[in-house]
Amino acid sequence: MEQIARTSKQIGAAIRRRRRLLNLSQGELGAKTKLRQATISALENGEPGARLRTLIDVMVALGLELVIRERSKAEGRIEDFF
Amino acid sequence: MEQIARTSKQIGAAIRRRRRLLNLSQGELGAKTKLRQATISALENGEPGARLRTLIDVMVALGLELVIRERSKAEGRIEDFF
DNA sequence: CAATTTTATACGCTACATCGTATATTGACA
DNA sequence: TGTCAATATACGATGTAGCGTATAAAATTG
Repeated sequence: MEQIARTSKQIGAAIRRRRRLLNLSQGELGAKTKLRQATISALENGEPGARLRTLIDVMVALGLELVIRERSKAEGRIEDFF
Repeated sequence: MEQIARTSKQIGAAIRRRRRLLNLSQGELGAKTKLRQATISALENGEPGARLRTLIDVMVALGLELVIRERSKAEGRIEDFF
């Protein structure tokens, strides 16, 4: 599944979804990444001050990757078609 | 163009490529985002400690978006086919 | 090559993520 | 509803991003 994430909240939501899909608790993910459970919690809740390193470490542990592309027009915004 | 970015260096490189495509200097991009030219420089050079907020602000200013997806197998790694 | 623009780096400062540890709150389920 | 697991939050400590400002180094262009 491909998640567009334009805000830190959307990034956090995508990570949480993936973690749950893998049946991991925040604590278990924290163990894999050497991050605290509290740090995982903050990231999933969309703290915009989180560090890139944190995001990347978590994504690696979850088998995720980032794609950077030109902002798509009208993605999920039906009004833009009119 | 779609850039896979698994490291902060790759993220930085994608941003730099896009900025140059738009014919912006780091200073001009900094003005748009209210970030210092030095901060843009650090981000483009792949500082892993950069904040999510910084990345997102820059991506918005450049008309970019993130996609989060399952790590693709064998992307650029021919050995994985054997 | 010289002049100019662009990018990288430095210093002291403030803000805040992350740490370890601990607890409070919430959620799931018998 | 009560118990246990999971998540959110708290505290003081430490590390470091980003700030303003300035300059050094590199790249561009005439």
